[in-house]
Amino acid sequence: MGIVRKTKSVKTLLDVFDHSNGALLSVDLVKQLQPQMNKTTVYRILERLEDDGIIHSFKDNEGLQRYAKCKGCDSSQHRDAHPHFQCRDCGKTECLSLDLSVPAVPNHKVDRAELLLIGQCEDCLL
Amino acid sequence: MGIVRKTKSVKTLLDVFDHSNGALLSVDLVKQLQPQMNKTTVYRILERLEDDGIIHSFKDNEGLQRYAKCKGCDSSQHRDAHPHFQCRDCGKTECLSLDLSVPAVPNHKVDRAELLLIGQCEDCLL
DNA sequence: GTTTATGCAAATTCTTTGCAATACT
DNA sequence: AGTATTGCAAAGAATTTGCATAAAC
Repeated sequence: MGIVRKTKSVKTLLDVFDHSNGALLSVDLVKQLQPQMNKTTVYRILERLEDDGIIHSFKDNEGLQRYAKCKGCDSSQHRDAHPHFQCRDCGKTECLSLDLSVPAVPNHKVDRAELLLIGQCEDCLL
Repeated sequence: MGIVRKTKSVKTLLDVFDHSNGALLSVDLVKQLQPQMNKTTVYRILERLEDDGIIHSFKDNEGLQRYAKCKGCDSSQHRDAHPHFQCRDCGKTECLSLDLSVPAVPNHKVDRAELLLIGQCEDCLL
C-alpha cells in the first residue's frame, strides 16, 4: 500500500539508498542528512519505508540498526532470509545474494532467519 | 588463561548461568543481581568471562547483548558458529546445537557467522 | 604488597515520544 | 479540508568511563 507520501525528505532518503550500496546505519543517515533533516524524521521515515516493504532492516554486530534497499520484498512479506556480511575492520556491511536455507527447529515455528557473517571485506584484505 | 579471579560476584554470575538455560540478557542480569551487585560490575564480569572463553555473547533481534555458557570454547577460540533461536512472543532465546555451515563469500575472509532464527518457541506455540 | 576487581556517579550513544506546526493529496 | 509528516526538545534505555576504594593472589 503506497501510504508513504513522497515528501522531499522521503525522496532524499530514497536517493541516498539508490546511490549507495550495502546496509546503512541509521546513525550515519541521521548524521549525513543533518541539519537539513531532523533526526526524528530520519528514524520515522526509515520505519515507514520498512513497513512499506521498500527497505529492510536488521541489527548488525554492534547492535546498531542497519537499513538496505529491498530486492523482491513487498509490504506483506519483506522479511525473508537476508544474509549480510560485515567487515570487522571498516564496518562496511553488504547484502549477500546467497540463498539461505532456514533450518528447522523441532517443536518451534521459525518465521525468519538473520544470518550475519563477520570477517574482512575485499578492501580490507590487502 | 585463568586471569579471572573467582570473586564472590564472579561465582554468583557463574551460578546464574548454571541454573538457567538459554542466552541471558545483560540487562536482565543487571536487574536480577541488583542491588547486591553493581551494574558496572556485572557488565565487566561478563566481558571478562567472555574474554576467557567461559561464555559467549551476541546481539539479539532487539540489538541487546545476550550471554550464554560456552560449550566447547576456550579463550583462543570461542566464537564459532552459534545458532540461536529467539521467540518473538516471549523473547526467550535458546542456543541451538545445529551445526551451521558457514558459507563462503568470494573475495572475502569470513571469520565467523551469527545465525539468529526468529519465531515462536514451544511454549508460545499453543 | 601488587595486581585485579568493585562501586558510584556521570557521561555516551542510539532511539523514541509528545505535541504543536506544516506539507501533501 | 483532512490526514500524514515534520521539527524540536526532552525522555528513555543500554552500555561505558574515570577514579577512588577494596579484595584477591
